[in-house]
Amino acid sequence: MARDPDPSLELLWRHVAAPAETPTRRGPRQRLSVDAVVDAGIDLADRDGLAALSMRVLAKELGLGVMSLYTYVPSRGDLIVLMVDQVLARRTLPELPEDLADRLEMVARVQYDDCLAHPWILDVVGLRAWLGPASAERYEWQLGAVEGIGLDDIEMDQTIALLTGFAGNAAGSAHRARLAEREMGMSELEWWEANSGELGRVMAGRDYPIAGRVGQAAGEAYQAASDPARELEFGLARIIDGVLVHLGRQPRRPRA
Amino acid sequence: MARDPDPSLELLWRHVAAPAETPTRRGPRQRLSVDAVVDAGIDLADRDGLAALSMRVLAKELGLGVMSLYTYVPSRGDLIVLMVDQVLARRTLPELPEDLADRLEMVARVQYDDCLAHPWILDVVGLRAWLGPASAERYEWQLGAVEGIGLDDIEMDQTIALLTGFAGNAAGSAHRARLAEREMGMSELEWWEANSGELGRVMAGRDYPIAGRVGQAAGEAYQAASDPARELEFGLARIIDGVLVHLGRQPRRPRA
DNA sequence: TAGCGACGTCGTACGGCGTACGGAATAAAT
DNA sequence: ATTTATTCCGTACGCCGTACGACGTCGCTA
Repeated sequence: MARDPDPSLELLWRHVAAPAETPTRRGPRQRLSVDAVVDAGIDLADRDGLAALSMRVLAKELGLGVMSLYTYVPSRGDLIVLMVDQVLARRTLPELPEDLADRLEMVARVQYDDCLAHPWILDVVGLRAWLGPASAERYEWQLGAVEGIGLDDIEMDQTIALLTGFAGNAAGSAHRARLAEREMGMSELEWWEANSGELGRVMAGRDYPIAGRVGQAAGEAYQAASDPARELEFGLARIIDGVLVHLGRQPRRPRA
Repeated sequence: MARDPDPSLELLWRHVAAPAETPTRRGPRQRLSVDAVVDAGIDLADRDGLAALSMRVLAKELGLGVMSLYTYVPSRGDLIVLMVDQVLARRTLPELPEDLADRLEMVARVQYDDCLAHPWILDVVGLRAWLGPASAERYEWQLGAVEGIGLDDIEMDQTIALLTGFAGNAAGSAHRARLAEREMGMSELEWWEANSGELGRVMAGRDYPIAGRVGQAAGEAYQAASDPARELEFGLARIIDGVLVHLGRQPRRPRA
């Protein structure tokens, strides 16, 4: 019975249940802290993405031997879980507005901002990261935005999932657009130059009337680099209206 | 000027522009076909996930030497791109219904089904996979569902992105629930047994009133294993209503 | 105060990955 | 019959996460 508990649980909650722990430890003091390791991991992932976060480069970044990392963190996977909770913990959650639609909008915008600031979070969703203190607190905060408006418990959960899922998608889309723009100077443009002819040749005979027109419009709009943000506005407005209608309330309709 | 064209483009469109190619090739005939390799990759990824799709095991699966794979496919990344387009190509797209809401629903359900049948697709979105023939055809089909209803080009694109993005999220959620249930017999249940005490101890002092209640309700509902599907119904209804409202039409409201 | 034992540090090593390279076999073109 | 393009594939390189064990450093107990 009762096997060893998951070590990452204790690590996740290390800040809230810290006191009354074993007050003295024998060997040499740790040169760094778990937080320092996790923060360095976050910096690295922010800069170069999750794939570039290897134990070796992280150790070098910290001036540590590779295996020393494992005295702070049981594995790379656990480190990433800690990183997610740490990122969520950094944001002090704003107070929820009075108006319901404004509350829904705020939930989505907070999620969007966090996902855009740390796009690697999107590679990791659904990793039972909700067991950390910051995840729990945020989930509670999100549910507070839809509490007492006439939804049952399951609908509350699904509404939050709908909002945050959409915000994450929009952030991912914006992030990819940002990446593409950054590389546009060199490789992306060259790629088109080298392949547009081939693409036209290969698509000969086939035509995509609507996709061609829409793709061109979207391409022009996105090249202005300001429009992935409009994806957030558009989808968010539709979702909010849909929820309002579901509650029998008046949709927001006119915008600015 | 004009560097070598991307080889994966020719591979993606290999079926439509096949004739008039070099009619004879010198060396020994290939024992397999690109399609056989791609299909085997799809099977493998369906069974064990993208992470388990390594060139070595794929080669073993096909009775080939590892490096022989590279005569069919330039790299693992290109293989995955081909796999995505192949998966999309397998579905014959149904005819779109008359009613607008039904059309939107169908777009979402098709996306949901494909993503649930091949969950690894979700790890790959936004990989400029849309340059393949099946992706192009599907995009055209999706846009056809929102053509002529009063949206401008960019709104059309964003509506499709909203629908398919949500459907993908819902499919990922359902897939994770399915996985959890599959492992519930052994590891998941043991994990809770080993950690529930630790979790309670560590969360002492903190309480999450709404999250606790909702989490319990969701847990009970999801344990019935039939409810991740309701996430699709709920969010889809909200989005469709939101789009209808945006167009000045009457929302669907009552549902069966 | 001596020394035991726990703990932090880290070098080495193992099995896995994607794939660059080059050689042998094969079949069409000359 | 020779050349040439192509397939097949063994070997090898540089990555990856991490198991293991040696070694030094400290706190505790005797």
